[in-house]
Amino acid sequence: MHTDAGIVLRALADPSRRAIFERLARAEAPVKDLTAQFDISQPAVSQHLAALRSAGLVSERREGRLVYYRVAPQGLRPLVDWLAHYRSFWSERVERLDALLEELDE
Amino acid sequence: MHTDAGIVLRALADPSRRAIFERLARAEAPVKDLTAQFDISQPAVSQHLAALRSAGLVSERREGRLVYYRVAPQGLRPLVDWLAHYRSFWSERVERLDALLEELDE
DNA sequence: ACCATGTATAAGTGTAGGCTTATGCATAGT
DNA sequence: ACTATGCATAAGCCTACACTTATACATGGT
Repeated sequence: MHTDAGIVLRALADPSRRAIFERLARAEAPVKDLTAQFDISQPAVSQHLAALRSAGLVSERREGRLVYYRVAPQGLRPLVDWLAHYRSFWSERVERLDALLEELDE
Repeated sequence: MHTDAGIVLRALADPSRRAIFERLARAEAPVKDLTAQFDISQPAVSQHLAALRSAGLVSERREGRLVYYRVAPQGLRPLVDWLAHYRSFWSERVERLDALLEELDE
């Protein structure tokens, strides 16, 4: 099937981690920039990045002493797939709603 | 926006809660059925349902002593909207989900 | 070689939250 | 009226985890 959406959900559930992810979605950044931007310590940032990384949501690129992180767009796939799994359910609801509206027309 | 994506993400991050949500997505059910199905106590189920409810993900319907819960599909909208922000990564799939949810609103 | 800078990991702490049992409150059945 | 059933809340426990400080490891600059 598909990889577990739970891992992605759990990674994005934390506000700090989600904020970092959203920040990286705008542009890649080294850890020091993130540390300067958010009001948590550098180790906290690194720990969040490690969590995002093991969830497949970010990737890293080393350049000298700096480690640039950027979002890994395909990391959101399990979540989107999980949501798409309810497509049939939604369609059912829509169809039932359509049926109800047809009944009201008569 | 009534609820933001963080509340929805947090509600769905817990495995038990997500399992209950997925179970309710197949069909509505009273609390006693959920309690029988999952290996946690009845209060635990009620607490998860309360969390899902305050996240806008389920609604309840009372019938005698039974309280039937069912998913509130529009509760997923904040999450879909949040994902829609990454439309550049996910254009085709997210837009389909978006279109479905807009249908539901009408 | 030395020191500063950038990052990751280790170790410890405090708190949020998911679980339990106990209890109270409706409703249904007899 | 009494009892049983279904559910929600209260209170307490306990684990997970998001933080901290301390430290180790690279790399760059002088």
